Amino acid sequence: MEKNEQQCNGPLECCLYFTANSLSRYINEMAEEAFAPTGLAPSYSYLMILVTNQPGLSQNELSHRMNLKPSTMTRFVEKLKQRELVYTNQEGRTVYVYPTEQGKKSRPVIDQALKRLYDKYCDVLGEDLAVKLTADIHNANQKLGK
Amino acid sequence: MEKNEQQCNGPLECCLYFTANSLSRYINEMAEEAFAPTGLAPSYSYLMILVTNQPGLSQNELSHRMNLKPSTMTRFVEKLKQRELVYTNQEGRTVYVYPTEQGKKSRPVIDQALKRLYDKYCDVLGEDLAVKLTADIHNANQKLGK
DNA sequence: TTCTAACACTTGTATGTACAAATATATAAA
DNA sequence: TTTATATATTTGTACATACAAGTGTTAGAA
Repeated sequence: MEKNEQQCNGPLECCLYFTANSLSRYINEMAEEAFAPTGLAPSYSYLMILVTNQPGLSQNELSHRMNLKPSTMTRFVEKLKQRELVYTNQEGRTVYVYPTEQGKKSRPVIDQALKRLYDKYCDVLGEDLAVKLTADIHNANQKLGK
Repeated sequence: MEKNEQQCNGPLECCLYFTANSLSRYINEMAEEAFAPTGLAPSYSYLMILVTNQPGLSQNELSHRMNLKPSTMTRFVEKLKQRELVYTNQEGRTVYVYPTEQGKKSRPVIDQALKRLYDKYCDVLGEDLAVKLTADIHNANQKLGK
């Protein structure tokens, strides 16, 4: 078998693009269920985790940490402000984001949802495999983020 | 350390939902570049691969193979019909999908794009790691698809 | 000090994907 | 045969995310 040649059964299953997107769809479905009680879409919950763990990060910093584009972060913060879970403080051209009291109070519910999601996918994949897969993907992400 | 407890540095990096979505965003970015010369978004190209490899699959079957919802498949097929890359044949309630001549001719360009994408992510991740990661994710997908 | 370029963010718009409800067909039970 | 249920698809709508272009701010070069 020549080097640099793809070997695989199906034409799709051997492509990282396809498998990664498929995984993303499966896990999103699970996450939406697990996070339903929070009243927030999963991504917004993740943003709340960052904001409550470390109040005062800039939108720019937040978008880097979540690997989202700045314009997307604007929209996310907008929505969380509407729900009065965060407030912002603009200094010069930079916008800093802080949790409101209500935002801080939302953390236990979010942490519960996080745990439910974790349990759910560990149930299907097995905990060891799930933890290892997550670490492997995280490792790949770090390389992809240069 | 208690069993069933998440151990990780960041609050996000240890969650499969977050890492999988982040990977998806990185790889989508790459794929859009790689597939630009095809004039099709990457997902549509994948559908073309299925349709040309095995003409006459039903939309239902196609949506299962790609892990997409039937309504999404309707939209995909619609778009490929507009571009005259596929045609359909409805028998009873089932819609079967076939490549047009033009659709068949598009395959080489798509295959080249596939190769470009593969080379690109192997470049960043290393081929061995990339192949292994893809296989691991595929394995997880099979479990998640029950 | 003025001009220019870089930066942080916002806004309008587009796309991929999903859900819910609707339609049309097929199968099975009464 | 009539009715009920299951199946395959479509359609309207919604949402997450991105891109391109715009606005305002800072900093460095002239």
